[in-house]
Amino acid sequence: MKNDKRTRLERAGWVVGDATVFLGLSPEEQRFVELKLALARGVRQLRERQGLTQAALAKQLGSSQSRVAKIEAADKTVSLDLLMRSLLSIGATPRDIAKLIKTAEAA
Amino acid sequence: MKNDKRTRLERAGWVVGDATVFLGLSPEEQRFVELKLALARGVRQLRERQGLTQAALAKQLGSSQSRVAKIEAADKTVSLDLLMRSLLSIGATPRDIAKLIKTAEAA
DNA sequence: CGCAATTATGTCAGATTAGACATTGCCATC
DNA sequence: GATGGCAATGTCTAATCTGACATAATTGCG
Repeated sequence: MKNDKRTRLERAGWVVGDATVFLGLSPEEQRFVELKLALARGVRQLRERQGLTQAALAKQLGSSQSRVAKIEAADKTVSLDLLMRSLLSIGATPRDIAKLIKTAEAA
Repeated sequence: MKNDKRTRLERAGWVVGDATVFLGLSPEEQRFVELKLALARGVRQLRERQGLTQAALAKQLGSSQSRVAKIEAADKTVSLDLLMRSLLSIGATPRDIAKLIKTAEAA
C-alpha cells in the first residue's frame, strides 16, 4: 500500500511529499538521476567538441533545440532512451558510454 | 510491429527501405538495440544469481511478472529507463552497468 | 549599451510506454 | 498424463515522454 502509493507519486513527479524529498530519493532513484546527469554531461561534451549548436544537434536528432537543452539538463521529462539515442547519434561508442556511466559512481 | 518500427524510424528521420526492415536498422538503431539486449541479459543474470523469480522481482519493482519477462527479452515496449531501473533495483552498480554496456561493443 | 546567436523554460497535443490481467507454453516431478 | 511453478505473449487503459512552439534568459561582440 504505502509503497504503491509512494511509487506512483514518485513516478508522477519526482516530488514526494515530506522530508524525503531532499534527502530522500531512494538510493536507487538517486543513482538513476546521477546516471542521467552523467550521460547528459556526455552529450554536451561531445556536442561542443564537435562545434555543434543545440539547434544543429536537434536537427540531426530529428528533434528541437528546446529538447536538446532539456537533454543536456537531464530534465525529468527526458528519458534515458532519448539521452542514449542522443549519445549514439553524436558518435559515442558503447565504450564511451560505459566510461560516462562509471562517472556516476556512488558519492 | 514491423509497421510500428517503421513508423518510428521514419519519424526519427531514417529512410526505411524494405531491406532495412529485415537486416538493417540504422547503425545507431542497431547499437541501441544491442545496448538494450546487453542490459536485459544483465537483469536476468542478476535476478537468477539472486534466486528470484520474475514474479518476485516484479514485486520488488512494483511491476508485474509479464513486464519483467519483457524486460529480460528487451521487448520493444520496454524502455531503457525501465531496464536501468530494474538493474539498479537488483543491486547493479554503475560499474556493473558500465561493464554490461561494454559488452554491447559493435559486432 | 544594442544586437544576434545560443541556450533555457513552460506548455500542449499526440505518440509511446507502463502495469495489469488473461492466456498460453514449458519443464519438472510425481 | 496430470498437477504445479515459472516464463512468455497479447492486449487493454492510464501514465509518461516527445517534438514543437512561444518565450525568456544568457552570452559574445561591435
